[in-house]
Amino acid sequence: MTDSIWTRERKAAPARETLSRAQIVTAAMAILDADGVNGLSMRKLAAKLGAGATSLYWHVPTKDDLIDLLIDEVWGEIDVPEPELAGWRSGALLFGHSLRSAVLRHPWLPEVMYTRPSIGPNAMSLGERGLVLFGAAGFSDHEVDLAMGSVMSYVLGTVSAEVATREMVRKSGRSEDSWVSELLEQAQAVASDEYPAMQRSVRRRTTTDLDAGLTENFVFGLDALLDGLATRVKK
Amino acid sequence: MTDSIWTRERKAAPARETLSRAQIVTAAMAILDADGVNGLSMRKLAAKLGAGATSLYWHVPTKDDLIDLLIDEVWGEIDVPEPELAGWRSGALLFGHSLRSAVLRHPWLPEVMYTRPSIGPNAMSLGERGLVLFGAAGFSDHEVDLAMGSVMSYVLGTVSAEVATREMVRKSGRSEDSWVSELLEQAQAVASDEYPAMQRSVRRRTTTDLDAGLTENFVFGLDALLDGLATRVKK
DNA sequence: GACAAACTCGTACGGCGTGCGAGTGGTTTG
DNA sequence: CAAACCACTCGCACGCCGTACGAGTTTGTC
Repeated sequence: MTDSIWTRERKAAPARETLSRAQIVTAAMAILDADGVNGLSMRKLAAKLGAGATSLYWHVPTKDDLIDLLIDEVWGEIDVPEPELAGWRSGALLFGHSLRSAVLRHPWLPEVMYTRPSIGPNAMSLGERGLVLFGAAGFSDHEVDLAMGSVMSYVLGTVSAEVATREMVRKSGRSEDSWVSELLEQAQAVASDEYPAMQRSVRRRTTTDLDAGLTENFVFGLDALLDGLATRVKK
Repeated sequence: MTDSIWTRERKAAPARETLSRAQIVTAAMAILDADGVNGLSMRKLAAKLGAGATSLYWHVPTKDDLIDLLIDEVWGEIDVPEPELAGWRSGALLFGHSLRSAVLRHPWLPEVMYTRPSIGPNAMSLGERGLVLFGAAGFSDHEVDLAMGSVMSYVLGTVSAEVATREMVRKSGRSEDSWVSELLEQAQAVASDEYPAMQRSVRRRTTTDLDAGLTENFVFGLDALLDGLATRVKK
């Protein structure tokens, strides 16, 4: 009995210079970070690699699958401290900040991450390390999942909004300071009579430091959430 | 001096049956809810209204602007209780649930809401009522914004993930129960050795009731966050 | 009856994702 | 050395998309 298609091992050879999935992912990441999701097209990506547009399809089934790879790439950038090093509370804080800065580095993430499952290797490893961290806090078995999910959701929700704000500034072409102060003026005008609480909120704002405001925002809620979670660890 | 183009008031007449922005918005909402963002095209929308595709452009500048209108429409569906009726804490809880169910009714929202500013009338009114609610809690002036932002971010983040999950179930065509149990099996297989914490997490899951799980998830984190916020109200 | 405003819409342009099938350079096999 | 095979590339074409443009139609005012 000769070996069939199934038992025969596949060999044969890519010695000539060739596209690779890793190359494609790297180039696509650069385009995505610079131009956003709408700025990434298979033709443009291929051009950047000096290849024909449809050549990519040998390495990657569809554009959506490519984006899945890119998302998992981002998950791979996130630190989750081991609990024995920092303790749970500050570990979770570090995790949150790491997640935030990864998203800020890849501002296209929010508009795509919720449209597909995250089951890539980096997503799995992230989940694993997260569970270990929150497990060390002393949550009941059941609440470990819930606690970690809450923190991830809070961070991703907050940072998604933050990214949207920063993207608006970028598109406006102005400096952050001048953008903020113009926004405040406009809000003041619109809010004047109909929305008194918003007007008060605008008026009480004193600084135009966008960065500091967004960070304070992020930290405030994360701290509050972690406080709330801390009361739930089993004694 | 005769009145110029500028001072002359615009009259003249739409007596014939005519498209209207409200009509367009309604039809677009139906398509969006049913088929998602990718399912909405100007041609399809026009067909549904029995009109030519480019007729829409007289009423709406671009597709993106149309989507802005639809987003604001959703913001208009959200209840924010007045604080004297329910008190701050349960008011915030109600607000969170109302926001969640609005998003679940319009599952396309997460993929678009963060790509643009929300300054429509309903968004403004939502913000106003939110500030009133949180203002009644006794937060310092400065923290009212932060607290409300945290809750919105948490809810939107959580619900975005929830929508993604539900969408996967819908696309799979299976029942929720069978989808969940298959997911658990697969996770078990993948997680086996490399990801022990995830495996434990999977194993300890007993029910396949998706709805209950997602709701528990949502409530757990919201409760924790509100607990944390409650400690921050000024005495 | 002249004119303008309020609307409708067919045509067309440039872009998109990607299926298909022909082509090409390397390795393995006889 | 030739033939077979494989890994890979890519031009072409299809059907979709958003929307600019300009000509057309209806309606109301003088």
